[in-house]
Amino acid sequence: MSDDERFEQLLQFFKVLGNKNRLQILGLLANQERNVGELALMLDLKEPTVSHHLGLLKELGLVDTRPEGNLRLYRLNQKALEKMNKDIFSPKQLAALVDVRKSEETWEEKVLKAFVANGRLLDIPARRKKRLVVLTWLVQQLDPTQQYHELELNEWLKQFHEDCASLRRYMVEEQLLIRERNTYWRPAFVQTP
Amino acid sequence: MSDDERFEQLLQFFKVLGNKNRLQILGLLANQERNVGELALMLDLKEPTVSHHLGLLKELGLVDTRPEGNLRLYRLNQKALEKMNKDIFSPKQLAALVDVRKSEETWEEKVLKAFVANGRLLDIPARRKKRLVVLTWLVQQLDPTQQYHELELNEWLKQFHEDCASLRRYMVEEQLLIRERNTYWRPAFVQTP
DNA sequence: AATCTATTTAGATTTATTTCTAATTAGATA
DNA sequence: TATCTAATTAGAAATAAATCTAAATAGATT
Repeated sequence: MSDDERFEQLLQFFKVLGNKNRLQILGLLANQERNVGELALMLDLKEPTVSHHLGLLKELGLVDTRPEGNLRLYRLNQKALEKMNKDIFSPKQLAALVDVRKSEETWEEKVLKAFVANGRLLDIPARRKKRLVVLTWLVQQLDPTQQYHELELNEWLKQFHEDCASLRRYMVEEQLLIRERNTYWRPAFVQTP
Repeated sequence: MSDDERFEQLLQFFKVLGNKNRLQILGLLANQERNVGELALMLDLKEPTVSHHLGLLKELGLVDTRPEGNLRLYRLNQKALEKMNKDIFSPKQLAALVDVRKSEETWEEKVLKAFVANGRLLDIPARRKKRLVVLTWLVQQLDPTQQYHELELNEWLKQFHEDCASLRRYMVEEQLLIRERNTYWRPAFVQTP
């Protein structure tokens, strides 16, 4: 079973049990088997509503049903409940539910998406961590073999944002760009933050 | 802690975890602590939404928060999670969550409520079990020391339902009423079903 | 076969939850 | 102190879930 499927299953489990009437149904069935009409009376609900709840519980395998005469008796599947309790829901399991690397990768993409539109910067991020993402994205579009005069660099930066001076200053500050007098260039190895 | 409180707590726990984004937050925090803005970017939600989710998780004690600079870092409270897992959610615990006797008592009341309005029967229940509840309720309104002639009994029953003949027949069938020739009376001890 | 009963399905309505925007607060920084 | 940032709160809008009525189904019983 993939992490994705496991996650969905766990989520569905909590969703199904996260309802007052369904939790009560489980409680009632833990004591003795019941038919739909009885449960409806006990919970003060109409039969179709109870039927709907039982359907969800049944999908998860938490209840079984057997026919008796004209009735359908529902009962708790204790085995399934114990299995659920055992299988899922340890901290390790929970941690495994999120593919962290994937999330880390897409985080930067989301920062970019949030601050870049049509190839231009909407804003210079105030938070350093986000700003670094944007600056890195910018600097990687410069030719690493070339040197740039300040005026030349400013023009190029204005493509992205009016405030080219801030951009330039930040880049130097973060050592994404090396400066000597009025000339700028990319360092040999850019460390991605 | 009362059963009622325990039930509510369990329900709330499932409710809170029964949401995709909250479950993902738990997963993310299981790996490392995060601030609200980061989580918002990762989950593609606005800060207030994440803040709301974190609030629910915090109420349950599943996450803690600590300030760092301008940020508030949230982290998973693994202890709390393990405790939850251990405490709640065994079949026995679940069974204890419903006060069965209370439910049994009110079941009859609910049957009556469903079939009686303004002291009259809306219908004679088709299901024997429900019918017994109604018949018992009726017969207990007869004077146990008196004998009734058939015509007299019919008149009395018509207060409750047009079809007095069926009512009378059912009562005799269930031995809630003794018949001899044209005379009826209540047995010495009425066994409640 | 025809009827009756309990249950389920379909679809509409009501209710609860999630999510957002706008405004506020609390804390850090200039 | 004034300003900035991140977070939270309030309240509205959007979305999801629960519940109901009416109709259909499947199984017993006559």
